[in-house]
Amino acid sequence: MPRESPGTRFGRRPTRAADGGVPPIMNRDQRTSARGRGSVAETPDNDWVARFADEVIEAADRYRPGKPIVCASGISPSGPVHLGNLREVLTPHLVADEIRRRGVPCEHIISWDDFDRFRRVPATVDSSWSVHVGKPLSSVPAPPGSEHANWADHFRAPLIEALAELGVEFRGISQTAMYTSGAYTSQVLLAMRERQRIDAILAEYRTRPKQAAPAQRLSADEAAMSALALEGSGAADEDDGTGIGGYYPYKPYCQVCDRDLTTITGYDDATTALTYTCACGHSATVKLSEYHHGKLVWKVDWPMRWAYEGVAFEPSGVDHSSPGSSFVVGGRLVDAVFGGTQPIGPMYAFVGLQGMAKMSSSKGGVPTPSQALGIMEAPLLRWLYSRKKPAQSITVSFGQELQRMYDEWDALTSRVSAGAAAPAELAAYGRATFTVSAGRLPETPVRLPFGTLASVYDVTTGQPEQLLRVLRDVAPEADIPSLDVLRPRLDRAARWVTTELPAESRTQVRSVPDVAALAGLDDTQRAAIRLLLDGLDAAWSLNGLTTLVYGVPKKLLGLPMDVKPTPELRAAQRSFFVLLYELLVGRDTGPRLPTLLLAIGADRVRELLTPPGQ
RNA sequence: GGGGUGCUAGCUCAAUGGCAGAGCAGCGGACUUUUAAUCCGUAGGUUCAGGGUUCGAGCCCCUGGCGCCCCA
Repeated sequence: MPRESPGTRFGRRPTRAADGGVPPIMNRDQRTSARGRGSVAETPDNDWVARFADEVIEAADRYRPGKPIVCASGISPSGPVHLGNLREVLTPHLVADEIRRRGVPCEHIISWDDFDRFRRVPATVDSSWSVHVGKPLSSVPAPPGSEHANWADHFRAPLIEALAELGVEFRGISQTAMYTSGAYTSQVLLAMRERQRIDAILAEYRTRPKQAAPAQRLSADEAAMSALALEGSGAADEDDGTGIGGYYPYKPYCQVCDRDLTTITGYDDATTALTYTCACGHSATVKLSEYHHGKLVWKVDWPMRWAYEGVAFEPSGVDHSSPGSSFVVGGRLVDAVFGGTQPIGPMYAFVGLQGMAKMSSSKGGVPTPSQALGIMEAPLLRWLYSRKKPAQSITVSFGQELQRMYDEWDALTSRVSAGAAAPAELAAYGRATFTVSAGRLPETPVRLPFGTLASVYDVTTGQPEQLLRVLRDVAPEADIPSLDVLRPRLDRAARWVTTELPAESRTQVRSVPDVAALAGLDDTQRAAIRLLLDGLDAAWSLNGLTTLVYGVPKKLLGLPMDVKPTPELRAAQRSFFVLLYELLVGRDTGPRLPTLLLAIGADRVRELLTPPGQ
């Protein structure tokens, strides 16, 4: 690692990514021996992830000794899986990774809730899709234009891709596959047999009469907000099985219309004969032991799966923190009905975007992990999640703050390399850059500051030869044989500039000279520009141009080139710069002039700065 | 109405009951340089309020205030 190389003219000195090796998180022995004098400073792995791993290992040891530990996520692919949902995946991922890091077998499963009902048609999709409301998500056609087989696939596929890039190892479990294959049949029958006990437990948390419409008194907006919030965390809305003909924790999809607008009118425990009627008019009696086209209601489904998979750790959104939530009720049911144990399940706070309080898939353009990875390197995105305890909210910025995020990240990397990082930082960094199963995540070999890349990309309008030339000039001590060593960060910066940076923040080099302004220049200004243009070729380097642009006003004032700046000189320099910015980019400020000039190119600079008739 | 969660420097946030800390912004300085670069230095605090437990409380308990979230 280069240590104290001199700073560059433009941008901080580039850093090379650390090469492979042991992740910078101490093992448990080191940690234990490092305690002393109550010092927090020497317990690097005692971050929130490690603490959960401690708890989970201990609990799993008690309840399922000898079996691999299971950490779980549940994702409902009912719409874009956004950065809030990503927490549902990354939280167990980080804990599972820590457990593996300690050599304890551990599996991270993601339950794809693709057998859930299709609730509503988003505004972005043709309203004709409303005929599918009530069907399993895996039976609904994908939105128009999609290459995917069905609705669930369409939203699941990009997430799977993003998770691969993020180094998240998991086993996906399609609930459609599980239910329709009959894998849960004995659990379904058990729940039906125990329906009265289940109903009684649910009733403890029901404060309203059974038939009360939950959203009755809310305004339309409130009702919509509430429904969307629930959907966002894959949560617990859904009716809990309460019906007119008695309580059943199971809901069949109709054989004819494929929707769940069904009502169970009779069930016989001995024969498992189940009779239902559907809103479509169909009515049938099926043998539940052989009928695999239906599912347990959510509040029963979830604890069933805890028991089935032996889940030891599964977080959930804060919407589960209330008394009657499915997490709380599930904890009762898993024990009372399914003979399992409730996993350790921290509530995680919402992920916010800039001013937005929280994300929901409702509003169009809620960023997904794929979109975030378009502008953030994978370790950086992981870091945003690893450095915050689940209860702390996360704010992801797609705006100017992103540059700062990158700068912080680079500064952290330098501190880690120098051995100067604080313990919590070190842990968050290690978890962001390395996983047991994926190893060290790919990093950009030569890291130039994100802001530098963005700004150079902006002024060169992304032309590869120009980019390479300018970036070499800008960071002469960095070895840049080709643009490839600057990737993937360069591509992230490019995408950020083109998709996120508002037009008024971009630098737009004038396409034609500002003739009127050029004609109106006074003699001093003309002389200054003359001096600049005359010296241009000889000074064509970052250093040379720097001396030149600062030197022109000195010359005009009759000062020697090595003069210490006086207030008068500074004012002259400043107004000279403003003049150049106006003529080159039509604003009074911009990227540092030497960089800007290099980016524009000498010929074009002459064209833009030469008064008419000269 | 019930529950959850948060309130710490101007801002964003750290701190496992043990000397309240970073980053950014600010201020001062350096680099032939007042830009959207970098480096060094520096200041900045009644930890929302009040009470309690403790040798010791930002942290634990109680009461209250304000914000956000969820449930009803």
